Order: sequence, then structure tokens, then C-alpha cells
Amino acid sequence: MLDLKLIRENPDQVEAALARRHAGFSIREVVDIDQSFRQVQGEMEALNRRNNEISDLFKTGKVQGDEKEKLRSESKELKKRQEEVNEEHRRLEEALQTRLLSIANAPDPSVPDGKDEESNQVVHVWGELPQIESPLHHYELGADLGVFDFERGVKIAQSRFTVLMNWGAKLERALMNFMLDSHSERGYSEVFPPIMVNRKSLIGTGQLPKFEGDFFKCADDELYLVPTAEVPVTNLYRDEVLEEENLPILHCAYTPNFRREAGSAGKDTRGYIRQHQFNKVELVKFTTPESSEAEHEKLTRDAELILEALKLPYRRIILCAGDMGFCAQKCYDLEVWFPAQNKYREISSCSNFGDFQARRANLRYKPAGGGKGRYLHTINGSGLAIGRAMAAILENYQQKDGSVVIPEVLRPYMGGVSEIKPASSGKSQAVSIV
RNA sequence: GGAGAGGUGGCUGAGUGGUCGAAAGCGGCUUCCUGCUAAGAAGUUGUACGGUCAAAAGCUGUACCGAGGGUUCGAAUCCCUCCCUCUCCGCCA
Repeated sequence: MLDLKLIRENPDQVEAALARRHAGFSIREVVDIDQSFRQVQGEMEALNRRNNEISDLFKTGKVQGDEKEKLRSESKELKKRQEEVNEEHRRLEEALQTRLLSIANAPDPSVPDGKDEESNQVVHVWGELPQIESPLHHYELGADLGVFDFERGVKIAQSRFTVLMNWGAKLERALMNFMLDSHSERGYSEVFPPIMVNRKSLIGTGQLPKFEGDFFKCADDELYLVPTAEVPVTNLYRDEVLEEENLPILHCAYTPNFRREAGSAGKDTRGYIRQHQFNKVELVKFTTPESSEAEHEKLTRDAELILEALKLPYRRIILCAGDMGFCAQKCYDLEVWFPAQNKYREISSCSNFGDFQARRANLRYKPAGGGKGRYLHTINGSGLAIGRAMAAILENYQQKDGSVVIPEVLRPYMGGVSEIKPASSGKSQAVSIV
């Protein structure tokens, strides 16, 4: 949520910043509503004041006889008008609030211009692309290795649900543990939150009210399956005032994530990279405004270190203003190399939200030098999407015979197994080369 | 699921329909005092949104005692609805 005062005082500046998103966000309406809202509030307060005066007269016993009746009827009269004014006030407040909640964050000045992904810029590229002759897709390899069972996933749930079998299940778990351990060592404290959350939490991190149809919602309870650990973890401190000396707070969390993928029809229909349910380790930071930029860089770097440890070729791109998510003021995507697709695909998205989420979720801190609570800054990023990491490993580590080498850092998490092989029976086997 | 208790300021906790933004204690802040630590004394201390002001301070208005309604000139206090928390019982990994 943008600062209403900022909008009120610098409407043109805010409007210009939002225009960079090319998404039709306009604050003109907000400015108008705000103006009438404050006017009506003035009227409402005047009525209240008079009413308070009247009851004060009764209180001090200064009125008697006739006077009392007169005041009573005046008060009744006031009340009628109050009802109308209150109704208007309420209506305007709600309108203002929903408008404010539906306006995206203003892009940071360092974010490049552009309308869509065409204008995203490569920041740097890491790793050497593997030389593989006619590489197989991860889902082809995975089917032979017996690590994915796509058909049964559909049978027991729906399309875009996949069952991991055997070494697939183990690899997924290995990735999860490896990532959590790595981040813990780097100072992120681990959190394992609820994976169902209430509406307030989703409003706090910006998914609602604008993206209502994107999430799975329980029919009989006001609860949603989390689309990302960002939601429960960021909302941990909702409506709290933290101490500056405890900042920055760094958390890492594993959760499954659930997304309806509305609007993705036809995209990535094969394979494991766009699922309704997928696993992810998320990094979340709470910082002061002064340090958020540096912490954002560090967090992005922490995500990259996972890719480097797995020896997966990747590149970092900075999203242009038009391609950034709703809440972000600045965002880097990490893209990992998929040999069979012959391109880089997103595996992590690391965003600085400034005080946008903090304002929504009422996340504040008390400055060390004293003074009023200030909104803190929130930053988060995937560290990493586990399913995509697994798919990338299958493709990048594939051998001529259809076997797949396990990245070294994962072997301790896989019982020392260094390679998985397809078997004629269709069941995968593990071979220890060490 | 059944029965009961309760939601008040950063925390604990009192509160008779008006003098209650709300006692008291703790904590926080400021000052004083004792050579240090600790203790002691006095004062001060809610938030939001408006108005005034170049701005801050100050002053000032309104709202806020879980949420929303109702009764009343007037509600933390009475009534209704909802939400949440806790305890006991049942069920359960």
C-alpha cells in the first residue's frame, strides 16, 4: 500500500512512477475520494461535537425543565443527520481503502523502463552450459528414471499435480534439506509455519484483494492454502512493533505452495515446472529502510549461492518496471538453464518491497534512538523453488544413457548416492560410484 | 462436537451509564540523589485521523476499552449478533 499522505501531497510524482508499470494504475480517483472523505469526516466530527456538547450540559446539570426537552429533540435531530453522514463516511472510507489496496507499489528509480519481459536486463551470467547432444527434457528423463508419475498425480488429484516416486521423492527432500541447512548456516533462522492462512495475512502481503482467483480457498472456512511461504512468514510480525536492535530479522522457511495458475492455460503443460502444488524454500527479511537495499542484494546473492553449490548454470536479471510483481519496488529474477528447452527459466524471484507490505500488514519497529514507530522494509526471495531445481538437475546432469548424476552437495542427503539410472523394469536404481 | 470463563493502554489488572483516555502496579522516558553496581526520590508516558503552523513543538477537534449493530441527551459499563482466546469433557495424529 502506498502512503496516502505521499499521494495527497505529490500526486503527479506518484502517478508518474506508477505509469512506468504500464498497467493502468491511476491515483486520480484516490485523490478525489480522499478529498470528499476528509470533507465528510469534518461534517461528521462537527455533528459529534455538538452532540457531545449537549450531553455535557446534562452531565453538569445546567439544564432544567423545558430546556431538557429542547436539547433532547435537537439531539434526535442530529442523530438523523449523523446516520446519513456516517453512511457516506463509511462508504468513502471503504472505497478509499479498496482503491489503495489495489494500487501496485511504485518502482524504484534504479529499475529499468519497459513494458514486459522484453525489457528485462541481464545483470550477470554464471556457469558453463553443459554440452549435451540432443538433451532430453526433465520429464522424459524423469519418467524413465521412475522419479515422476504424472498419470497417477492426475488420477488422485488433477492435472498439474505430480507424484514423486523413489529417488524423485528423495531428491526433492534432499534439496529441501540442503537449502534450509545452507541458509541456516548463513544466519537465516528457520521457520515452519502453517500452510493455511486467513484473509488478513493475504492482504498483508498483497495477494488480496486484487488476485482473489489465484489461490485455493477452503469451502467452509475463511482459510487459504499458501501460494508462498512469504505469506505466513511475513505476517509473523503483523501488528507488532519490533526493536531496531533486533533488525534485520532473517528467516528461511520451507512450505509447499499452492497456486491455481489461472491464466496459465497451455503454458508448461508437460513436466514438473508449473504445478498447482510445489515445494519451495523461501527467504524473508525484515530490515530498516536504510539497510533494505543492501539486504536485498545480499539475499539475492544467498539464493545464487544455492545454484552455484548445485553447479547449475544461471543468470540474474533485473525486471523492468512493467514486469515486476504487484508489491515489488525492485526485483531480481534468477533463471536456471534448461538444456532441452535451450533457455533459462525462472527459479527464484528476489524482491524488495520497501514499506509497501509493512504498511498493509502494520509491521513496524521502534528506532534505537527512540521516537515513533516506523514502518520497516520487507524483502523476500525464493531460495529456491525446489521442483524447478530438481527438473534443472535432471536436465543439466543427464548422461548419454539416460542416467543422472547427483550434484555432490546433495549426496550426503541422498545416502551417498552419486547417480541414478533407468532400469529395464522401469524402476530407477541408485548406483554409488564413490 | 458438549459445558463453562473471558476479551480494557507496551504488559498485569480495576472499573458505579455522565466527573473515564480510563485507577493501580510493572515497564519506558526525564531529572535528582548515593563514590561504582544495585537501590531510592520526583515527574512524565497511548494510538489514529483531521484543523492550526513555513515546519516542528504546542494548542485544538474527532474516534478508539475484540468487531458490528441497538437502547439513551450520554455506553468500557445495559441489550443483540458475530469473531477470537482460555479451561474442562469427548474425539483424534
